[in-house]
Amino acid sequence: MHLKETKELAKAYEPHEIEERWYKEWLESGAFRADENSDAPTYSIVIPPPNVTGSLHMGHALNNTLQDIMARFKRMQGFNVLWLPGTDHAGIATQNVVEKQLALQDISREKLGRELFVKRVWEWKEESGGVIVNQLKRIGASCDWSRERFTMDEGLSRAVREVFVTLYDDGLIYKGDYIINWCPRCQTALSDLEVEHRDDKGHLYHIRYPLKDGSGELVVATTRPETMLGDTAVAVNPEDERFKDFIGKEVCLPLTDRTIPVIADAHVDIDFGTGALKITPGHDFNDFEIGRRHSLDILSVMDKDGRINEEGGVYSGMDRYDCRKKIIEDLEAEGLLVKIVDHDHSVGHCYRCQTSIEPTVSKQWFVKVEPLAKAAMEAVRRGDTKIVPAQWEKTYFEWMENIKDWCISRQIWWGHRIPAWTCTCGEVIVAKDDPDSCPKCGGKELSQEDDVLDTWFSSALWPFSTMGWPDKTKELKLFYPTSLLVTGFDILFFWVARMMMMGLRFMGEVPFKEVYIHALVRDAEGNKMSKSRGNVIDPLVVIEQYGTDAFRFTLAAFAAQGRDIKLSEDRVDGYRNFVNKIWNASRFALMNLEDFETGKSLSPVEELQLADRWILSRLNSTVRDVTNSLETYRFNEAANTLYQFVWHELCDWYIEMVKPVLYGDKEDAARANTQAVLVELLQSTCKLLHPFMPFLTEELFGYLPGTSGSIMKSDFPKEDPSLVDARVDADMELVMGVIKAVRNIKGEMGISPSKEVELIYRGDLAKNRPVLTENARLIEVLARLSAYSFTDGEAPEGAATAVVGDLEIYVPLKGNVDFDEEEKRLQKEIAKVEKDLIFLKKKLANEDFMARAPEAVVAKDRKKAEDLESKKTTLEEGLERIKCLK
RNA sequence: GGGCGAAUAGCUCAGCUGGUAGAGCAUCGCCCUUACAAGGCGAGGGUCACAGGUUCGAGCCCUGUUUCGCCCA
Repeated sequence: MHLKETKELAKAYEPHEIEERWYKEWLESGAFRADENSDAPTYSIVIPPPNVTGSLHMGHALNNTLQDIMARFKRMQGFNVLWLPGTDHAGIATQNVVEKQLALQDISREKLGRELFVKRVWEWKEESGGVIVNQLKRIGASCDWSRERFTMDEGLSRAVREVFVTLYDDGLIYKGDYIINWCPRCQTALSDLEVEHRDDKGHLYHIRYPLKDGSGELVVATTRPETMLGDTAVAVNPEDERFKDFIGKEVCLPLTDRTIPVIADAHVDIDFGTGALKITPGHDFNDFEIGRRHSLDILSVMDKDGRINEEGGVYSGMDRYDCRKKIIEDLEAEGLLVKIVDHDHSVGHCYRCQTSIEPTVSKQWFVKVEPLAKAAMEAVRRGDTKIVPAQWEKTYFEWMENIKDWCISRQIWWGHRIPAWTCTCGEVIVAKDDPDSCPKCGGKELSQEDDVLDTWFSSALWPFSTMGWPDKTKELKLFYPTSLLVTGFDILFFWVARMMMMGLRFMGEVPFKEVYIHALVRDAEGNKMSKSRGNVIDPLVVIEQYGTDAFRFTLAAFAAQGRDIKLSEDRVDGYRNFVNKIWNASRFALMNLEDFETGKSLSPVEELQLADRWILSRLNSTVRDVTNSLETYRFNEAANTLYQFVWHELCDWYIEMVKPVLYGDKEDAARANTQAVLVELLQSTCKLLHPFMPFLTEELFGYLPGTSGSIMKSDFPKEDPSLVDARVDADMELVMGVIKAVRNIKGEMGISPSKEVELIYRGDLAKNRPVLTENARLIEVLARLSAYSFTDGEAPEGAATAVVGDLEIYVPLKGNVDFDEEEKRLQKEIAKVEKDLIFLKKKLANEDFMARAPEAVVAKDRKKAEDLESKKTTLEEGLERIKCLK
């Protein structure tokens, strides 16, 4: 319910009750719902689905605030907006959470068995999953919750199978033995992207490998001595003179009874280590490649826990790091360890649990991405999808060009199980529907693949799977391709690139026309927020303390393209004040609108007072600027434009200027007009602010005369160029200039602001007099004058002097004279003018400048110099007069 | 090692097509003026990292250097 009957607003804005009330109201009225039967132009966004295990962090808050700003903005512009929300099943993360819970009861997932375990995960999901959804509601997200999706939903699972089978049939999905990233803790393969490389302090171990024929030895350098158990060669560079004679010979692999060949491969860096590289194709990516080139045996010496397996002989059963220690001891004992040097090297870690990755060879499923990547690059090159800011396009291309096949199988249970079955006859069946029997032999004993798919595989389909694909739905027809994707750069490869590939392959069209990549939110010192650092600012705590609108506005005001956000609570506090300022400006207006008649129309613009015309002009400039900024995702610009307009133009000037009018005669026509302008201003301002501050503006909108219904259903203001009036702006500049000059004189000279002074105008009166007279009352009040007059004679004696454009103003100082102060003030002022003047004169004296700079620039500078010259003269004369009086 | 980005007031940052540098916070004065002290008015504060270059003119364009951050290998 609106509270129009209540005459007075509370003295300060209290967000909590208002936020709760309005979100509920919006949900109940279906204000967020996209209409699949509307013929209005559409605008669609799919949410980057947060992990179902997740809770809202600053990244989410920023990401969703920006999406909400666009969704609300476009909705008000009349678009049929779909903002489709949902969550991601987050395979490994979710499985970890539930496994941990089970561990408390001393139950392992193996003990429970696959079926029961998956059931438990679903139960967990129903109970505690999706906390984040409610948190999104707290930040005001206007998602169409009636269309909420989950990557493991039946429909989305169907899409996953459809895509898998199609790609398999096309030869773009294959299974094979390759080296992959293995996490010994999560016990699954990971894609390259899921591995985080960090420089760890380690050592370079120099180890002797004696030649079999006893003619010498090769010293190899390695950071991982334990992998020597799986060595199947030693490689040297064919160009390396030192080792020419070794190539083709055999060396004895220490601590084992094996001998391995010395091979030549150009990959070996002559200058690194000893120039001899031990080759372990089973546990190193580069070695795997070298091994393939030379048809070396692949020896896996570790099991899935990261322990040495039976291939490791006496070391079998040892943890890989314990084994490293033991091997060093043993080598030392045998005199085969030459030396150990400190060495930093890059180590891969599991992005989920931070365990060191063990490269391992195993049978996995892969997507052959090259052809898909090509199409995805083409689409961006053509401009079908535009990445904003454009610099990210480079990163996108860089990655796409160097892309490797995508390992999509995961050895976990929570996820989309790979739709492949093996018959006892050996036949592999890949099918959308679970097969009953083998098409080859008719056998009924089919076993389904144990592995599930990488979560990102299903996320890659998100823009169309959520809209009902593979069915041909109304939603797809209306809302695909989506208009915009808003996301952080950290998932540009994981997600954006893969959606591009899948969207193009299965929909024949890009999944989104524009991608806006926003920055990371950091702490006030610029550090990444992390639990281990303990510098995490919880968005919900901020919301609790300052209100959602203040928080959202802060995020928007900071969201400059291409720069990270350093968030400090001070800033939120500042914008909380802004929220309160708007509240109070409205409070003021409402207090002066009791007798306002909504039906009455505004007088023609030309008949309005200067202040009214000026603020309307400024409003329309603001409308234009904010609209442009939002259209180009310059959120900070839009926010700052609004801040500047509302606080410094509307509040500091306009409201102060109209006070005399509003407090004046109730029958005055000017008063009625001002009331009408004020109403128009507040309505438009609320609308402009609504995408940023949904709650405050909705609440205020309800109080304003002449409004009905939700602000969400109102029209976003459109610029009326006829109201943007340079003449009006200039006149107001003069008026404001005079007021500022008087205030400055008072301030600098220690005259109390409330002390009324006399003002004398001199200078170009023909031009300025009408404006000054017309707005005399206004100037009197805001500058606190006792009287004003004009003179075209001599400058008044004993008066402080200031220059506003081509107008001179004088404030007589009798009574509270302080000629010393005035002298200082004038000297300061003259110094400033002189500095500028010297600069300009030098420029104008420069022949090259005069000859080559454009006419307009020269003319502008010349005019500037003239103005400064006359200003200087006036000020100097003033100074002389003051000096005489002393 | 390859790529990307940043360096502007004490702090945090704007500054889009090159035309004498802006905001917020902080600082220093003065004001409890009936919307707001979560407020108002006024003031101070910058060799735009450094060195070259292009240009009549560079915070902005080019080259190099330094420092910091991120991504990839």
